[in-house]
Amino acid sequence: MPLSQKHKQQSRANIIEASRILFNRHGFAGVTIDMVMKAAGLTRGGFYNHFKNKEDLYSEAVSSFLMGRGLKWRTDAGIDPNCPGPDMARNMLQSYLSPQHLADIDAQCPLIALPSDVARSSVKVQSSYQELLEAMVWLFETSMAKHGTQARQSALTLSALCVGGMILARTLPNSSLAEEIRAAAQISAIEISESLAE
Amino acid sequence: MPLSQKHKQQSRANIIEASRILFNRHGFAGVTIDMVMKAAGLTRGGFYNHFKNKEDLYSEAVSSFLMGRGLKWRTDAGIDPNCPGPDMARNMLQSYLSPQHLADIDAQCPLIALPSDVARSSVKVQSSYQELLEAMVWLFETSMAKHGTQARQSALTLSALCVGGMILARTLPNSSLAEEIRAAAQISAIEISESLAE
DNA sequence: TGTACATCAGTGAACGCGCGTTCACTGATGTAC
DNA sequence: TGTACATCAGTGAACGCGCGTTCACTGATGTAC
Repeated sequence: MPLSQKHKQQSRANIIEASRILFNRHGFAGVTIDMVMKAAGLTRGGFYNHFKNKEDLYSEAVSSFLMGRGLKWRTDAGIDPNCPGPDMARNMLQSYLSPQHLADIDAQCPLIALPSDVARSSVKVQSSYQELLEAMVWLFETSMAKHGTQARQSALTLSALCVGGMILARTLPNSSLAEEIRAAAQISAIEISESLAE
Repeated sequence: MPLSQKHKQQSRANIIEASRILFNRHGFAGVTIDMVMKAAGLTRGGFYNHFKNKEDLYSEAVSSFLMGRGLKWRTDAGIDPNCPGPDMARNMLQSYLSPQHLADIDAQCPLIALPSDVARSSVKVQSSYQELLEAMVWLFETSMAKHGTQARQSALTLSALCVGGMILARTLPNSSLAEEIRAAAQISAIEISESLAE
């Protein structure tokens, strides 16, 4: 085998991570293959050794968040699915709806950064997006004291509130309304979460 | 004056309405000037008699919703800002978070259809988007029995929940999770709204 | 009233640029013997 | 161990297409006299 298989995998991972950041910042149409490859320290042509096309990469970039940058977020926020409980939901809401998460566009959850693009993309991309959403709902759901329909309903509501609040805040940068809606969503989400813990 | 001023205004309105529908369906990058002008019954070149550029039109299209298709929604849903009250909030939530609104992509609220695009667009476009959001928050706020900080906070939360639930549902077409999250957001929003009416 | 003229909304060909994708080539590395 | 060879990740020029924008032109309508 020429060069090492490991080397190729490393290149692939570099491309995905570079593109994840760029897609977060500029959206699907705003990112070119050139930009991605340059950010990954490579040149244009090699792209197609790794991916079928641009949309294929997009799907990988969305998927990669769950076990990549997103895992770091969860760890930093003290979220451990092995020790579920009311504290876990609270930590999630503190972190997800924080001003830091809003400001950190490179590391932001793709659920916030990419919805319009994904809605008009392929089924494969939508599946990657759905994976992330399912993980979020599941984390909320397992964190609740009681399980069942009510827990599921609340987990879905908290997810919609988290993503909705952050999307609106992100869409209106430099606006006081943005900060107002982020803060309101956070306060209400924590209230909802605590009313369920009792 | 050659031709009539009224005729030109009619053309302009046709272009804006045609583009609003197309942008809702395909997003900013997915719509071409050709598509818009064809849909308005005109040809490419005339576009620049009416608008500075594509982004200028985009801003107009977002703005137009409030007093155009959005006004029809509000009327159909029985929402009259001159008669505020708890029923008004309930009607808004029934209508905004309905399966019909989710399915009717052409007439859908741009807050749902366009957030990622707008976040990466000009300040002018963001202002148009903000106008819509402010109208929504204001409608919720005036519908509440008591006014003040608490009402504001709840209005912001309901807005985030409405938009967030619908965006997530729209992003995952043909998925049972989409319907689940829309329904959960609707039920929770109505609960929140009613708990405030007491 | 009728005629010559001015205006400008609309037309459609053309321009120019950027981007996704292709392709012939390179050269570093591992394998065969 | 050393040498010839095969592989294929990566290179960068080139292709082709589409789209935003420009521009010279048309022709319908209103105005001047």
